[in-house]
Amino acid sequence: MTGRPENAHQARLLRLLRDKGGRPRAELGDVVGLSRSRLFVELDRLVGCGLVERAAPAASRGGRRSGVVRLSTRLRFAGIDIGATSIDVAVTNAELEILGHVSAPCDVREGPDVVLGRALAMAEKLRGEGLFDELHGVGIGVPGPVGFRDGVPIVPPLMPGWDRFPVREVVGRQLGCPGLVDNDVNIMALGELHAGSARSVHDVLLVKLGTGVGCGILIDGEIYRGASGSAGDIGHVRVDDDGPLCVCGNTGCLEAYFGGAALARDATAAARSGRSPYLAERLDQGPALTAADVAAAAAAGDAAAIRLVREGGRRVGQVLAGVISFFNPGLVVIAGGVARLGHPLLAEIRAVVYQRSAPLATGNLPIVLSELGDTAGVIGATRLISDRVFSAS
Amino acid sequence: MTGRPENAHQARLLRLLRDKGGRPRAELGDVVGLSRSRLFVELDRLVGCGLVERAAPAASRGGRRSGVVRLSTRLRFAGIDIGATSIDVAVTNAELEILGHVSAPCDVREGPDVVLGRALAMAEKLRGEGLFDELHGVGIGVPGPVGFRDGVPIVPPLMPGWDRFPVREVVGRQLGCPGLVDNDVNIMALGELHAGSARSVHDVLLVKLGTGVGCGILIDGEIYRGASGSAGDIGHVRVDDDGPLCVCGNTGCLEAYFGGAALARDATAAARSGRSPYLAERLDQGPALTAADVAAAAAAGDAAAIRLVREGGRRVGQVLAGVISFFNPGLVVIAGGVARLGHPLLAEIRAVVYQRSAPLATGNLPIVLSELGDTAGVIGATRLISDRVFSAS
DNA sequence: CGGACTTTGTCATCTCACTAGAAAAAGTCC
DNA sequence: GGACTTTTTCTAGTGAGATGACAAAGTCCG
Repeated sequence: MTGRPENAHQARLLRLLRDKGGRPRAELGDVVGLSRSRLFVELDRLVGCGLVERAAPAASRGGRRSGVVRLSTRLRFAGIDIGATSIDVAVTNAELEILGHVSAPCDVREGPDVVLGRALAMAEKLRGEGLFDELHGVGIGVPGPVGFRDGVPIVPPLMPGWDRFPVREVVGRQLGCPGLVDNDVNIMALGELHAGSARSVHDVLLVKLGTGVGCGILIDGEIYRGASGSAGDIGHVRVDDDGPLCVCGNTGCLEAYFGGAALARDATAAARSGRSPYLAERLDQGPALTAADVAAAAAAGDAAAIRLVREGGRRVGQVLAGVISFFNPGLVVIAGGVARLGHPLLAEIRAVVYQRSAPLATGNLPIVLSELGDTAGVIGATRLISDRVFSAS
Repeated sequence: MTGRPENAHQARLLRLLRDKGGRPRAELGDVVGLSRSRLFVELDRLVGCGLVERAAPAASRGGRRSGVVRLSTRLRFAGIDIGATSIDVAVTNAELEILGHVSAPCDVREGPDVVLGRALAMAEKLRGEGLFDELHGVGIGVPGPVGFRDGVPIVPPLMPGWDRFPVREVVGRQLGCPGLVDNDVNIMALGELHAGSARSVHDVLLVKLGTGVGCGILIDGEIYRGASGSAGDIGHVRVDDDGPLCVCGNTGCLEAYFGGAALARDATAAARSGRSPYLAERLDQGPALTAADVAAAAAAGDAAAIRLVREGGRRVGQVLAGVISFFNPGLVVIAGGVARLGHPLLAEIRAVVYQRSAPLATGNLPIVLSELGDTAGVIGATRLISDRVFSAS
């Protein structure tokens, strides 16, 4: 019935239709560099195997109206973003537009059986809503290093019990479609590439400031994973000789200074010690403090909160300055829960980076906040698997 | 007469013959995945245009002896490595084996006219020795950032007067062959990839500790240059909040602590202050102190020299630890003049990196010294241009 | 309404890269 | 000298892909 592209042309056509939407057939020829006759043959085959369908013809441009083709509206991709403290599951159409999205808090430390069970239950809920017309693939992000080829986490520090657990196999079998697993930071980067701040940029750095601190690397629009799949691990770069003890065992790591847990810890301390009346009031009102609270406090002029943002931004900036000098990206995107600190944080990061990085590397380097926020992960996950499904062989 | 490959098959064949040497024709088919008949057609064309020639047939393996083909022995490539304080020019055959090599001290700050004039005179000397049979290309390395597409240096800090000077055009026209210009660190990395420590490794970091400190990045065997061509600039990463003033205007840069100039400065200070009797004696004997002197002093047990090596290695290791966590290379090669400090330096770097980098990234990460030493640059330069010449279109 | 013009879709034909397989050539081994 | 192997050459066939003629379906204008 529905199949996979048979050759590179078909793969290119599918990705083009995914990224640019439905198109008149006659236009496509120029874009992919094929003659009409050949192009129509390939398109007919794609229609034949159910991946592409014909839509109502476009308005005339002075001659015969052109037949429009688009990706089949029945195609679906699923994205599962497993964070340290939450699960997001979404279903998209072939153009990776979200049709359904559910989110739930969940501690990844409960282990793969519990967490994946919950994620799959969320997916089944979406299936129950009739959203799984023809599921062609599922992308999965997990908060730790991944052996990409096998689709298994590899000694993930934040995920006890997940080491070498066959995530791809379990999820793929359960949903009955091909799957791919990658680090959550990498898929967020893909998400921003597909639909967010990083559209049409080649070399991108996505810096995630969340429970963990890490960074996704895109080179020529593709994830760079490094020799053993752990590339982008900047959370444990030293920012000071002495400093708080980190989960990794070293001291002075960026994550121990300014990860989500560190920020909550410092904010709570500021509230309790009386240095921050604003945060103290918040703390009394209810749940534990988060980055959003610190952001509100800073916006309200709370001195202690402003200082937290400043110092955190400075330390992130120090690490980024080195990374940017080394990698010379075309764009840096700041994402993750701590990025809710917003523009004050961004301003501090920019100041340090522009001062300390090589001038050539920062000459026209935008440093921006994530556009997609919480949906970057799931969108990126579907992009990951759709890149694979829409590729030849 | 002699031309360029017409298609991707021919390009692959040429690179294969370059990297693995001459081969029986029958063997080649399996390697490039072509049928015999097709392969022989392409080979005949390459022979026809003078790039490939037939050699004496190989010994029989139980049947008819196979005809051997190899790259034409008349083909030549030239490599020009312009360092901060020296020029190296070499000519190689098509397999990038050095046939002639001349080296001369030269201060790059004398400007492009003087320096390139000298380099071209050195090349003409090699031509005079009959080494330019059929020059097919010249690769050029310069000690600063390069706009690769245009072949011009771009605001190079160590090279006043070179900004946007048309190096590729001038050298290419003078030698009458295509040319390519790149950063000297990048071409050193290519050199180690081709014939040195980095053979058959995909993701490589070449760290050059010389007058400048920088690093060449190879991803899948190709140079990664970044969005604006300045990738790998780790010389100006901050290692301490305060520290010596650097040429870049900031303080605490790695290069200001442990570049060639810094090491000479510190060694001389140690000699003059009496902390190092060994270095003081050397200094009296003649020319200014270099890394080789410090290495000898350390080997002789001179405490001050050992301390210089230790502290330098520690600082390099600190920066590398961050870079390695981020980039997760499969190999790190230490090169440049300061690398003459040898294994004591290496030991210190390794200790810091293995302690501070992400365990997954260092799990099986070799950190080694350059195999090629002073010839890495010129070999890499010829590799750069031969990659271009041996590629289709 | 009907021609002039334009754009899209279809079809037959031609070229060329490439494979497969037969047959010839050049060896070795007994 | 024959049996067997390996390389080389040659021929025919397949399929991707381009090209260009022609039909189909529009618009525009008198």
